[in-house]
Formats: sequence, structure tokens, C-alpha cells
Amino acid sequence: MIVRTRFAPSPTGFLHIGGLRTALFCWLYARRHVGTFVLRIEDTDLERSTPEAIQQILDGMEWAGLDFDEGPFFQTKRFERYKDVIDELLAAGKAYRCYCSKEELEQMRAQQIARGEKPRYDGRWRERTDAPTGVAAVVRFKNPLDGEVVVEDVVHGRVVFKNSELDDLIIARSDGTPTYNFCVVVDDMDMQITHVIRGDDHLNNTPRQQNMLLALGQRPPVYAHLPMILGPDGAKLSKRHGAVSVLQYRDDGYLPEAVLNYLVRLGWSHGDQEFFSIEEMTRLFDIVDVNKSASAFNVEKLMWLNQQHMMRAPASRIVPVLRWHLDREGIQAPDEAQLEQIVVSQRERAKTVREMALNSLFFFRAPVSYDEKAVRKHVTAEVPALLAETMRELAQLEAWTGPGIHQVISGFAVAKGIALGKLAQPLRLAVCGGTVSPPIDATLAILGKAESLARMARALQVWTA
RNA sequence: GCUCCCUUCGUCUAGUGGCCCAGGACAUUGCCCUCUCAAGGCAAGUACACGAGUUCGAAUCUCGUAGGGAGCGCCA
Repeated sequence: MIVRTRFAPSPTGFLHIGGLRTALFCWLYARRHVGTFVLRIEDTDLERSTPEAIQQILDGMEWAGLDFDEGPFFQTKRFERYKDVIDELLAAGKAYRCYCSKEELEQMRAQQIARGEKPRYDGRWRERTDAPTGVAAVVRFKNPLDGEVVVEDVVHGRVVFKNSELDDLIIARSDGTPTYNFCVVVDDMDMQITHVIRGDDHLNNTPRQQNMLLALGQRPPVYAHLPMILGPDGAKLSKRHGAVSVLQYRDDGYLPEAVLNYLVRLGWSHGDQEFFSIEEMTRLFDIVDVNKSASAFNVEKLMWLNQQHMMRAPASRIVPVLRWHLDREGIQAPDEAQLEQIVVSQRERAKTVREMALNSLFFFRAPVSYDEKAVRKHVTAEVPALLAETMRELAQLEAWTGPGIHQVISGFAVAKGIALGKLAQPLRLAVCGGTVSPPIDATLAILGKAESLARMARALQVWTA
């Protein structure tokens, strides 16, 4: 059997972290089994679906690197097909028209709730044939009245529902348009989906869908209902926490492979392993190893993983991302080799590429001021003289490399009988304007000889004025 | 209200009857390393929701309770 999975978002908002995790699991499962991953846009809600949201979803998937093999398919382009299937069910007596008004249904529900019952349609039009004229009807699926539906879920195990709990759901509205649960069934059937992997908020929809599939003469696919992702506080994801577009994570400086690594570990694990490359997760992932319980989104761990990915990736992987973030800070087309050096020396002191870019701005812009507190602390009376002397020695240096610079500076400190810090901090302050940077030798090496000496001279001027 | 689902450190998780008075990771705290900040190393604390039962033995099996979530739309 060829595995076919699908990700079926509805374009009523942006693609958020929960949706991305569902997409990831579908994608991983398809990739792992050399199957097909289908993207389907569930846009039957004409009111709330927007083209912007569709584009957002596509962009988010692309950024994450979750490529699909078929689609995107749009449900709005398949209305003819749904209509045919509805007619088929109607003709076969597996569906029927219901002429209840919304008010009538409303009243029925209210009474049931008042009686402490589960609100559901009582099937009053199931056998009636006295159709009124001039009244638009909805079409309802004729759900079996008794017996049970057994859903064999890969993550939850066997879940049993009684047919008596289910009612005859509407599959076509009075304007003729098909409804969600029905479209899903027809689509999954037509697209020959073998594994339906989705959020466990759909677990309760599954028995109805399975019944419709059966009525259409199909064998149900394998179901896997994934646990939800909650906000950091354990409550449902809301706009306040993770419910932002996945593109926000790009803007915040996260690597897609880190985000995916973080998400794959939410509800899935492989022993004690925390770090996974994309290649490793596609090789190791399996839905049978997915947990049942919901998990809270934790940015701290995402950050840690992001840094791990930055540190382990080849610098050439990070360079274009750093360039993108620098560009957003108004710094254009820096030298490739220099960027690579910056990545190597800065990645262990930044959690995100954006942070790396921000920490590295001083490489491109000479300081316009110096951290006052630090100046008071580190630029003591004897510093200007020491600095001037260091400058003279550095000016003599032929090969401007980290080790060469290190030799000069530490040799000088030893000769003067002072701790390296006494010299390094003022130097750092002079070239960076602050007290945080890579090791001073590496910093000066990246900066270049002329720029380093110019900045020192300028600082000396300011501090002796 | 009814139906279904879930429940191991603050968080993500390992664990499928004895290897567990529960392991790893993030976070936290302390120490080491150190030219700053980090990274790294070492160490510490903190968890099987509760109650019964099955068993020689239970985080692991059964039942109940509590708490949380989802569904019950001419929304998806």
C-alpha cells in the first residue's frame, strides 16, 4: 500500500504552531514511508476564508520546508463533485431532505437542553414524504440508529461510539452548498487518503465520517488523532502566546529546522534524544510512538534548540539567514567571508539569528558612544597610555589574524604584569562601544586592521578629552 | 447537561509488572573554566493526580473519584 497523507487547513486565519505540527506529522509520515503528501485547502466557509490566509499558509509551509506532492486542492472548486455524491446518497435512500426551519431546530435544541439531554436532531424528517412546496430543504445523512462505530485510532487505540449518540447531520445546506464533515469524507475518498492524521479535536467527528464512508462503500482510512498543543500556561493557545503565524518565528530569527525539531518532540520522542536533523526525524518518526496527552508550548526550549541548530549547522547554512536579518536592520550586502566569521564567533552567544544580527551590528557601524558605566569601571587612569602602546604594537602586526592579535595582546599584558582583562575590556569598549563581544582577538580579526585601529584611536581621543 | 478523550519533575518526555525509593532534556540554583557575554563541564532540588483492587511485587493491569480538554451548528 502506498501511504497517502493530507494536511487540510481552513484558510480562516494564519497557519499557527499547532497547524504546523499537524502538517509536520503528516509530512514526516508520508516521507518516512515514501508516500504522497497532499495539501488541501478547506475553504467551504465562504464567509471566513480569505486569499490572504491561503497565501499565509502556503508561505508558512514553504518556509518550514514541508513540500507537498499534490495540491493545493480547493474544496470550493469541487462543489460539482459534492453535489453528485449527495444526489447519489439521496437516490440510494442513504440521505434525505429535511424541511425544518432554523427556528424549529433551535426550539428542539432548547427543549433537549432543558431536559438535560444531549442536543441533537431527532430525525423527524427521516421517513416523511410530505415535502412542503416553496421551502428550501437541507440534506441530512441517514445515520444508523443502533449498533456502534469502532474507531481504531493509532494513537488512542480503540474508541467506541454508540450510533444512538449520533444524529443525522446536515450534509448540504438549504442553499445547496455542502458542509465540512461531508466534504472531508468525499475528499479523503477521492484523494485516496490512507492515513488521516489530524488534531484530536476531530476525534468526535470521526464516527460520523466513518459512517458516511461506509455508506459510500469505502473502507475507512487509518486514523491518528494528535494531542493538542497548549499555551505556555497550559491553557488553550491564544493570540497572547503561540497562536501567531509561523512566519513570526522566521522574523524572530528561528531556523525552520529548529522549529520543526521542537514541534516533533511535542508528543513524540525517540528515547532520550532531543536533537534531530530533518533527515533523522524522517527516518525515525512513527505515529505509533505519539503520546495521547496535550503539551504546553515552551519558548525556552525552542530557543535552546534553535541555538543548538545554529551551532551544529555548517556556517554556510546560517550566513544567508544572518544576511536576511542584517538586511532588515538596514545593513546591505556584507562580505561573505566576514559573515561566515561572524557566524562562527557569535553563534554560541545568541539564541536566534535575529539576536545574532543585533549583537553583530557593531561590526558594521562604529560605536557612536561608549557604555558609560563600563567606561567608568574599565577605563582607569592608566588605560589610555596602555591603549596607546597596544595600538602601536598592533600597528606593527603584519598578519592580522586571531592568533597573531592574541599573541600581541597577551604578550603585552604579560610584559606589563597586568591581567588580560585589564586590557581586553577597554579594547572591547573601544571597538564595540559595549562590554559584550566575541573574544577580543577574534573581534579585532573580523573587524580588520584599519577599522580596529581607527576605532581605538577615536576612543582614545574621546577618553582623553 | 450528555458523549468522547487526557493525567510522570515548573515544562517536554523515558518508562508497556520486578533493572525505578523513577532516567534524560529545557528552565532554576551553586561550583569549575574564563579577556566580557556566552558556550562547555560538574553538582543540586523538584514528579508517577487521588482512592480502592489484582499480584509475592504496580508509574506500568482493573475499577472508581477528582481535575483538565474536545464535541454536541444550515462553523471548520
